[in-house]
Amino acid sequence: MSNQDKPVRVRFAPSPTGMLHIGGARTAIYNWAFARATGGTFVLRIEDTDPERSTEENTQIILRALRWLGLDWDEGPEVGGPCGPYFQTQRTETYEAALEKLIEAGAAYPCFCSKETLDAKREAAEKTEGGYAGYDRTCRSIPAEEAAARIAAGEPHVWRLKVPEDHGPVTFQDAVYGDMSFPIDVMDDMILRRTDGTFTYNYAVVCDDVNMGITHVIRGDDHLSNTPRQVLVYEALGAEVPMFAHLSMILGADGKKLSKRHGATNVEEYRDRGYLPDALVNFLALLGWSLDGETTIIPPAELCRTFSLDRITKKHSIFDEKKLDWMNGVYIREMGAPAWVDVAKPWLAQANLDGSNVADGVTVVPTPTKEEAAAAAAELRVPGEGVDADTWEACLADVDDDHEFYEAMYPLVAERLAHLDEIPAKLAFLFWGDSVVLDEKSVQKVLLKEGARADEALAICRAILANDENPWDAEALEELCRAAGEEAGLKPKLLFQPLRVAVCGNMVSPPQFEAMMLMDPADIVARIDGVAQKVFN
RNA sequence: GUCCCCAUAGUCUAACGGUUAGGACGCGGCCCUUUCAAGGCUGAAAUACGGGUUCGAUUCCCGUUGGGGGCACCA
Repeated sequence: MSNQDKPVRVRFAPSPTGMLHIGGARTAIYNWAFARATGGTFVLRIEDTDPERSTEENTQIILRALRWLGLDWDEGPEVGGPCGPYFQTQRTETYEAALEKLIEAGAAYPCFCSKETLDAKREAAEKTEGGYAGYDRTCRSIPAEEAAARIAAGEPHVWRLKVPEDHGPVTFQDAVYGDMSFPIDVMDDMILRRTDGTFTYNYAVVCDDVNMGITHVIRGDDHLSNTPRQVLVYEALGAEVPMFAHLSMILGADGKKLSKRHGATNVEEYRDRGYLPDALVNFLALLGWSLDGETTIIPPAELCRTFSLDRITKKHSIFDEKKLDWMNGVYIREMGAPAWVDVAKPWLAQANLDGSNVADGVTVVPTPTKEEAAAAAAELRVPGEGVDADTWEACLADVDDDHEFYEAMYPLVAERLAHLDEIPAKLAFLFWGDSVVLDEKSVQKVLLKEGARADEALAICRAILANDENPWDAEALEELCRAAGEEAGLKPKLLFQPLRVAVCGNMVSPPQFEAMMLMDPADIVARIDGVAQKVFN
């Protein structure tokens, strides 16, 4: 039975050297979705063989990011499985065993060339015409007895793969690139085991993939050129070569490799900025893959039904945050109030905190310039930061205790949010009590506008809102105000905008009457009075 | 240096020899509207270039240009 007839087994194999990067996340998503779509198995393997950079903490960060994205693995850390251990550092015996096999079969040989000689040879070769063509195979011709003696004498050596002399071009199948073929003469005898006894990556991955029964290797295309080298190892091991699928790179908006200066490059930063995991998964899935070229909203569950390797693109793609924002908004609008409150809890608590900490009475604050506003939006603000733990806990608890109250905020902002961290700025006014923070520009353009009669507008609305015989109902109050305004010869805009500024502090706000339903009527009247006095007296 | 890969609007993509080159984000306009959104309608916007093959090329071949990746006792 060939690999292609066997049940699918795929793996995601991150190195725990930092955060889970956007590119890594997409690789994980494709592996996961492919496993789910085919009823296969998704294996998570940690490639922690670089002691310099690999840490336990980083492993945890990556697992946490995968969990947040909703990518569950069938075998791997924490869940175990029949092919463990799932950490490369714990698998050295398997590499040893495989190397023994290769040595026995005459497919590997010891090399006594020092790193220094090799480096010198390479440097010299690079200066000549033709350049460096790989290891010159000096040690290949050392007779077995001599080699054994030198090893026994303790001479430092590495083990190299003996590329077969009569091998034709190295070929393999790639679901994205099709049939690949590489000339054999550019393949040098790669090192399998280093002088210090550790094993090289290109050797270790193949051992692992063979021993874990991986049928499809889905990974970044930075490995495309390494693949023939690895295929040689599969062949030497007598193992079946899996199907590959190499994924093109994800670049920043300027077409350059994604890096810090592009803003967020790792998954948890998107979480912290209020993106929903489903939206991020949907978005990343579409970077290099399409369902039919038409469908853009593909929730994870749908992805797990429809994902296929044959619709992966070869071309690199650019990460367009604008589109992510749009897509996140779509998911926010579709998720419904209860789920929204749960996921938005930290930001709702922050809105409460921000609103409650406002100065007493009516204050006027300068309108931020475009640049200031953009800078503020770009800055990552972690909810609860700089607040004492007890206060913060209380704010969070308030969201749980008063879930329905917070759910009522959902229709106010659901169609106005690109990401959840915009919540505090949009909803803090609900928590002002009888105080108001007036935006300076709004005061000028609405309350103090020539001929606007804003003072009259406020008086008219105040009378209606203060009259407790009127039903406390958004639509009813709005209609009463509208009628009264009409009678006074005030167009809706001239009537309602002053009220909006007085109650919400800004000429731009969520629907004001619906918002007022979440506030204390007495506070609203107090705000109107306060503003009227501050601005008109 | 060498091997390999890529190329449809600003961006993500569809079209696997025959379409008025389709969809989505973004951008413009109109409608809706007390703000901002959301929503509806609508507009501008692409086959990198040059050669072939073919009755016919986005599609196949070659070249040019422009991008990217690998070639380590890193992963």
